Amino acid sequence: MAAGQGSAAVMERRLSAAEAQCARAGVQLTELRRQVLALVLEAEQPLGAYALLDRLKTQRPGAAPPTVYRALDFLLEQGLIHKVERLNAFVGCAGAGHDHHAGHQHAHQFLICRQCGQTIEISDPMVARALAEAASRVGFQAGHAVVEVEGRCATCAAVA
Amino acid sequence: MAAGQGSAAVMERRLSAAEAQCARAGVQLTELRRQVLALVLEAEQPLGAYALLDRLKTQRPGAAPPTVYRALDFLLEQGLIHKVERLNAFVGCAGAGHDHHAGHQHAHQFLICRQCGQTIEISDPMVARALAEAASRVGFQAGHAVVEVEGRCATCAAVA
DNA sequence: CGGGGTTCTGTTACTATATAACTTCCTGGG
DNA sequence: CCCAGGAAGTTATATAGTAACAGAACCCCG
Repeated sequence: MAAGQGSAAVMERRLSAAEAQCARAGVQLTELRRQVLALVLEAEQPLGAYALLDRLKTQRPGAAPPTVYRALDFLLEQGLIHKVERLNAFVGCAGAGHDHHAGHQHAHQFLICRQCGQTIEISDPMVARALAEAASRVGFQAGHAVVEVEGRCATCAAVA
Repeated sequence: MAAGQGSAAVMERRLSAAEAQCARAGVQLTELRRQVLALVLEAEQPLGAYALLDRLKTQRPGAAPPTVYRALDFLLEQGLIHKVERLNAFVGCAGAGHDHHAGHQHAHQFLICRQCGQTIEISDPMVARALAEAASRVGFQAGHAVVEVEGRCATCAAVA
């Protein structure tokens, strides 16, 4: 197995779901985009664009920064991956393929473990609501929100 | 006047408060650090490190990236400024000097206007609470949280 | 079939953001 | 005086992201 968020079979299922989602949206999950998505999904942690590029080069020797950034932009637009701003890195969207959000952004939050680097995605409606209320209280029309909490995950807390 | 968040008199008051806060913490607000803080405070919008560097060079011709980054690191540690991750830019801490948080991080959120670029800092206890609860629900020990909402400020919404 | 878009990818070059590593300077304590 | 530690200077480099144009593949339409 290639390490990562799940077995090869799970990976395949997620890629197929992505394929289906793109088909529905009328956009193409090309080979390149699929490769980059697979690289993001099989990582245990958020990966930076250049880390992805290095890995991509093993399959596609001519790859250059724009190669990977264009694929990432596409995947972000389709809501298949998210960017972790604090880390300048990318992770697979936890909810992708569950079609309660076919394509495009949904409210989500990241919990970033400072010890093991694992990044947990949650989607807490109370956080979203509190933010929307706080914003509207000052007349601000809220769009997409970046919410990233640094701390210690349950596993690392249990060890020490 | 030098443009920015307030008059020269207000600036002086904020710098003095910063000085006092550093003295209490047993750290030095050196001339360099004070200059960088002044540059951040007098800007209307978040400024990137290199924008600050350009301005700093007028006062300190030999300044290089580490010059400004080191000062920024110090100011961040003292809680005198914040970094806006989405913009890779820095703003003065709205509450600094009010000593309900002498030194070090306090929970805050940014509302970033996509139109005028203005960044409003708020400190909503409900948001902080919702986040803390959501984190603890999955056994995560929450530390500092980055919360940045992109959208449209009241002023820009009123115009169009 | 043959333009002529559009979309995707390749390629080169570059800009922007951030840090490493070593040196120098200054200050305060013995 | 000497030295320990913090701050700043200096050089070089690492990391992140984009601009701009060229080529290829595809599809539609006439």
